[in-house]
Amino acid sequence: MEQSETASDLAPRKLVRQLNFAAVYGDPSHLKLPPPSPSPSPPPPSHSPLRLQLDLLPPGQRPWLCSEPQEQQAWLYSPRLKLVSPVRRIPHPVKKLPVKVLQVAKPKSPRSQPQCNVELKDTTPKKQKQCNCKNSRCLKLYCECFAAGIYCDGCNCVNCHNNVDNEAARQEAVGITLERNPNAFRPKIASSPLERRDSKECEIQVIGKHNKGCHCKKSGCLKKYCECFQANILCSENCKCMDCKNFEGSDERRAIFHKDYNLVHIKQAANATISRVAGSSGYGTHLTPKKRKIHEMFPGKSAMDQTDNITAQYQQEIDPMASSPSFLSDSFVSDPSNTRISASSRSTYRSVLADFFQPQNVKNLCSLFVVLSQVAAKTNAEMIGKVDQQTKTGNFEASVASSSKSLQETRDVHQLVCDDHVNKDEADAVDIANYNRPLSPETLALMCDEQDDMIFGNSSANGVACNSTLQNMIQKSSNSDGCTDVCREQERLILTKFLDVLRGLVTHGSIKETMCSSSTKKGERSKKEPADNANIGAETNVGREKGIHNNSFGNYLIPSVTKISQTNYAVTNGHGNNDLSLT
DNA sequence: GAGTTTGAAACT
DNA sequence: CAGTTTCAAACTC
Repeated sequence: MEQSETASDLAPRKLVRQLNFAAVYGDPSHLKLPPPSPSPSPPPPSHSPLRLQLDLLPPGQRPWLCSEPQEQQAWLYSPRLKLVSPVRRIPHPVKKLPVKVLQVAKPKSPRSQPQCNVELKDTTPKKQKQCNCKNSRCLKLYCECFAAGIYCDGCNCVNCHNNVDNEAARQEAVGITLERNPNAFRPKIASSPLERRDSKECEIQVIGKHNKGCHCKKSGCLKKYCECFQANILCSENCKCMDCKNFEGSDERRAIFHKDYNLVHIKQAANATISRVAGSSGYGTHLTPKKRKIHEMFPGKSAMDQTDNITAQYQQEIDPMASSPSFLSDSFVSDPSNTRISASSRSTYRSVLADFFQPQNVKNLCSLFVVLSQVAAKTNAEMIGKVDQQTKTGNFEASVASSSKSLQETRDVHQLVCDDHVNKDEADAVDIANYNRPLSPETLALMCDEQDDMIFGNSSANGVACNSTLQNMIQKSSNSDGCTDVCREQERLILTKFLDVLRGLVTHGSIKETMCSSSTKKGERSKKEPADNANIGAETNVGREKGIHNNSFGNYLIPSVTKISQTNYAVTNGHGNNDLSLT
């Protein structure tokens, strides 16, 4: 492609381009001269990064830097006005950008993944980035510096004309670019000063949209190839992207933002157990991992596969209920296709229980189990005490003490499980090594499977080790006669209550699934409609219909610890009511 | 650091 | 306006 269009070739168009430029940046009457300085300021270094006071600019307007080295600072450049003087645009009468002094906007950000704490209101990098143009002479929009309206400064470009020495050619290039696209130098992102921070997700999101929209095909709009993603905005109706994952409620997008937010312990602790219970509850256990689906959708795309693998991995870690193939999302719905959100445009599954299970819920559940254990221990102790009141006082106390100790250990283990920041392996190690109280073979078998699933995966060697360890524990359990009855009762209560909780989850998921399915039949949502809305709406409706006043997992399914404690209090006060049905 | 992938920009 | 080519950043190895 011919890139060497000379300035002389462009000369006849100059006037038109200048007029275009003026049209782009407004009528000169909007401009005012800077305050007169007592003496002409020396020009800035010709290749120094120029700075703009963007708060003096109306939204949606991008200044063009002065092209004359003698014009210092970031005077707005306009071919029609440059002979007058360096000019500065007056503040917009209504809106004012919240940003302060920014370096001249560059559309591309550094190679860093977006982070929770990233300052997104200003989506531009704080440090000027050097371009590496080779063929464009830095006079086309390919060049980030040129596109940003700044001189190349310290760049690695070849045959650069985006400098003072080639000002004529540069101006011509500006004119050509503007002639082609009058908005070429305007911000691509029409960002508003508003931002939304999702406290739960530590996610900051600029409320804005790409003026032209992206046209991504392979990146899922979750890589910096995508200008929307790069600007930390959601894709909008302006976009013509394919397989977009950069929409509100996207699990993949959330995963990217939360890859450091490690909930893997919570997920893994509940994952194997609940999936097992689900499998025994009559629901199908056919699992269609999302990862596999993505692979099927992108055969032979190694880069995409890797990205999707990472994404799925992150998703599993942060959103167990929504993404875990062995968790509720697929196990609890009879037809996973019903959970497909806007199938034509978003080929991602979203669990009907997504965002339903929160860390606090797990903590509440753990607390509940601990209290139940205490209830069982005390109840059993009372029974023992009545039988052997006169002859086994010492043993009774020892038994209670032993139960208390084991309960405390249980509590510790559960706290480890519930702690978002604790190392999972440590928790599991504690779980095995310090679980001194005897366990029933059923529980141990359950744990063993959990260990297989959660820790060792499919490793046969490790699985053998696991089995060996747990067999020893089983042996220990069968040989132990210290607090067998107490432990059995603890297990019975905990598992019974856990089953109730899971049944509640199943019911909730089924209801939401039904609602989602019906809403899907009514009409497929538009591409950019947030996926969560339907679920939330369905959930709300369900809540009304079912008399559920709160869709919070903790309030809905898990009775409060206080309530359990009250029951516990009743038991310990001799009411003898061991019925802990709290539904 | 080289090679590949990607999508906007430029061109036809 | 659609299809193709060019380009440089983003990404992978």
